[in-house]
Amino acid sequence: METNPRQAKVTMQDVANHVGVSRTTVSFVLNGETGNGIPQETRDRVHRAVTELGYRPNAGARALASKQTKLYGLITEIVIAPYAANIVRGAEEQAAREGKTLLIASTDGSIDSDRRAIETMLEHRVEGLIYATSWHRGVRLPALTDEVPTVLVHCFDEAAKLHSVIPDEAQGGYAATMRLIGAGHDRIGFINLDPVIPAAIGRRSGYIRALEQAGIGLDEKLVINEDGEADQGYRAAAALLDGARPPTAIFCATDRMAMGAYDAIKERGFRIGDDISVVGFDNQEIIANYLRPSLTTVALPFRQMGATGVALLAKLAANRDLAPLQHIVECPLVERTSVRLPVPAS
Amino acid sequence: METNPRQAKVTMQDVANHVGVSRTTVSFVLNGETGNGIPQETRDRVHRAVTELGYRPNAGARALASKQTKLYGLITEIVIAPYAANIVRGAEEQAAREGKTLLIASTDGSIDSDRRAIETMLEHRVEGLIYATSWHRGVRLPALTDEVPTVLVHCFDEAAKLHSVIPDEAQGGYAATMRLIGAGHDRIGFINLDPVIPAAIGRRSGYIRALEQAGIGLDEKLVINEDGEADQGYRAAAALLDGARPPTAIFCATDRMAMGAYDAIKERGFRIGDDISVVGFDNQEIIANYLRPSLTTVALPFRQMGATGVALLAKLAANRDLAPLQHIVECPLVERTSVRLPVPAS
DNA sequence: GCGCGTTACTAACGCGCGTTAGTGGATGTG
DNA sequence: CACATCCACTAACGCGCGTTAGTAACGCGC
Repeated sequence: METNPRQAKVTMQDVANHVGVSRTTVSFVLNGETGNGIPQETRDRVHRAVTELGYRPNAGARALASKQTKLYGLITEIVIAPYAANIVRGAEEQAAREGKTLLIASTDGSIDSDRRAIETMLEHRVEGLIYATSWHRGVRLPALTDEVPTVLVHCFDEAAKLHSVIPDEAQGGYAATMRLIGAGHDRIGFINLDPVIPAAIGRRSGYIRALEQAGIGLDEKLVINEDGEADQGYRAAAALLDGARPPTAIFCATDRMAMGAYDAIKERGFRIGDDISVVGFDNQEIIANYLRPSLTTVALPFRQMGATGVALLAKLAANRDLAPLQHIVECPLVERTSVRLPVPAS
Repeated sequence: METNPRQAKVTMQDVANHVGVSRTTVSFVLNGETGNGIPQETRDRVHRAVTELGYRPNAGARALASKQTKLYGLITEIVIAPYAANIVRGAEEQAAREGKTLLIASTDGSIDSDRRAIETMLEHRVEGLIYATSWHRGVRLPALTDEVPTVLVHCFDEAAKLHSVIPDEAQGGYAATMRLIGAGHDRIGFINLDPVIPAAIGRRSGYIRALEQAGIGLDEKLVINEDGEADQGYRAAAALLDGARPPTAIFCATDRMAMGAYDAIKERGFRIGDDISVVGFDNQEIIANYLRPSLTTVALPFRQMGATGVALLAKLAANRDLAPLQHIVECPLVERTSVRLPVPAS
């Protein structure tokens, strides 16, 4: 359809001339809600001229005149932990639904980098800002952000002034543990993260709540804190299995640690999902799917969080004085094959 | 510093009033190359007013007046294969160096999605367009793209009209194979991808060239084509190891297949990097780093390709009639611990 | 013939900024 | 003292568009 060779920037005026009406009329046809008294025939002629000339509205000019850019800014560390990319996906989908465009920038997380990114966004007059991190933690943003509605995703404001969307770590830990209990386990090892970070705190509380609910006493010897990497999972699992009363199931707070745990379990001649059950956390497809056997794990709801963040922005724009809230999103259990079926009754 | 409570959009005129000069003067100070006859004292007063009022130039208005947006568009399937996110990083870094901002959009790869993304970019009057894919292949873009300089990254134009930046698969395959030969291996299994895709073709030709150069005959029984997933790597490795004259080293065309191969090797009681060497391809950190032992592999130079793509855009803008070229970027070998040291001499 | 309501448009302003063509005063030159 | 330079600025235009206020033509009832 478009027959516009190169760079000949067609303007609205060109369209108007081509049709033989005024620019205003063209503008009405293109944006108007059929409200203005323009007959269908004129509308058609305008539309025909638009495709014929390859006219494309100039977003900048339009923003200038209408005083709204329909732009949301998304700043993220995606580049460091690419697996959080689904935040971007969810955000884009929701933005598209609302007729907005996403302006994406990445940051390395440093204050300078954050500031530069935010500055760029503000120069482009975004109508809202989303700041997303690759791991759940507290952040403190440059004060620039009070110029525009802002939502934090997968992190929260240490000053508690900004809205945030975070995963329900406790419910995730609970779901993982319950899955193991449901399969008949009552000695469940837990390889957790550094106990001071939000993910570790939440997952642990879920673990404990599940045990309590099932009437199983908490045995601190079954809980080991590590930093999330595979070899630490290996070490911790080895320690658990070689201990006095080894567990029959292990809940790992990251899929990477589960990956290491797999090796320790296999080395000792146990079969995973049979002799010993494993549940991970994060649902890093690339690991969980391809581990042998595939890993039952808890997903961080990135896509959903991204979408929720954008949706929240719209609400904030409508009501800027909404008190800062923490929006909590459920972490679903993703069933694969590393947990044995319920025992038939012993 | 900024003391701008909320949404009070400060314009250049406000700054001018505050200083007691005309808006033109402010504009000169802010953009001028010290060329105009404005004394340092006035400049200082303007700058002071700028920070005092929290003035921030309006990118849209500036673009409208200056007729350049300083915007590059980047369209990618990042969301599907997040590990290619380094393309974004490289592109952003290069864009920053050139004083440009990246407008990023993701696509699901469908024509419709591509078209929408490109359309959005063009409405924002990007000065160049980068289209990046998560796996090396031929693509065909909507014809819209001749309105603006366009570069393909990690893919190439089936119509051969567009510039592209692609990895040197053959050199990567050669490097991997040479590494194994250098460690003393002369029976080297090769688990390749679907033989019709560019990655498979290139890596195979590199494999063969290395063998030839070392005077090792090609044994087609040692080459197996699979689809890249872990369990296929497992199956293929098992077949190789259980064959009549098993290899002592395996070159896997993806790290995921190497992951599966690890299991097959371990199951048979071999020690990786000792009895049997393995080299992967892709350098998916999350796998290569955490596999036990860590995986020596060939990296796809995403970051570099992203940067090269942006740099190319600048050249294209200066000279639109550059004949379409394929820019080939080297794939470096990333040394880890899955290849044994050279044998001391038998 | 007059007043009035529709219908189908258009003139003109302003969004925030870059930029060109000046302007008015101070300084130097013969 | 007339004249040319500089110096330090400013008025005014236009970028592409949304939008408000208006206009001109027509039909209709009385």
